[in-house]
Amino acid sequence: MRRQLEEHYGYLFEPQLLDEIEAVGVCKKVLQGQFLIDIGDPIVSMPLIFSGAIKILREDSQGDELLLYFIEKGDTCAMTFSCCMRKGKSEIRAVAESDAELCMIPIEKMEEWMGRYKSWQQFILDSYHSRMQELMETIDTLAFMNMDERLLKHLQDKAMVTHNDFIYTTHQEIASDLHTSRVVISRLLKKMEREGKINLQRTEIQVVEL
DNA sequence: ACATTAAGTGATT
DNA sequence: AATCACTTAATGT
Repeated sequence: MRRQLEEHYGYLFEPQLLDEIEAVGVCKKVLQGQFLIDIGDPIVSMPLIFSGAIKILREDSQGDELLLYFIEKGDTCAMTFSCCMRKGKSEIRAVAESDAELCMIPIEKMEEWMGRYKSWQQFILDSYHSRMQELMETIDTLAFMNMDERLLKHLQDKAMVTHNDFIYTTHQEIASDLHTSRVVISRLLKKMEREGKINLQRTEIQVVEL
């Protein structure tokens, strides 16, 4: 665990803080598709991501999902921050996009460190800021882009966080993430394949053009 | 061989 | 872009 901390956060935090994190953090491995937290769950800890990627989803009243953004190594979930200050429940669902390793920090500690370590304060503020930026981008995408553009962006994002041009997923999955129907995704993917942007296999998409 | 799940397609709104 | 209805293809048992 110390190795992972040094590797991903060593340049951010002073040794003293790394010691504290090591003392109190709980390491966790999650497998692809596993839920980290669901809507309504009480927030008791915040994650530091060591490896892998997590997707953050919102859900509507009918139970349909919408992908908000991905987080990966070096990130934390900023929603945790806004929730835990009010001892709140989770507003989102977090699902492992790929197998991932992370370290759970009790929220009391994160509050405590806010006062004691300026590097920690900086980290939280920075990540809050970048998460806000991503949300803005998601909103722009939703409001101003057509489905084919949204789909392309989604594939690029997926390939990005997973560091792999090959995306293992189903059309239905993508449709759920983008909150549309499978048929629409199938058609658009087929079109993109004809345009040479991607290669299609059952349960697998290769992104050619990035 | 049969059932199930993923993907492709035309027609309609 | 969504929905329906139907087909085809790949996979699991």
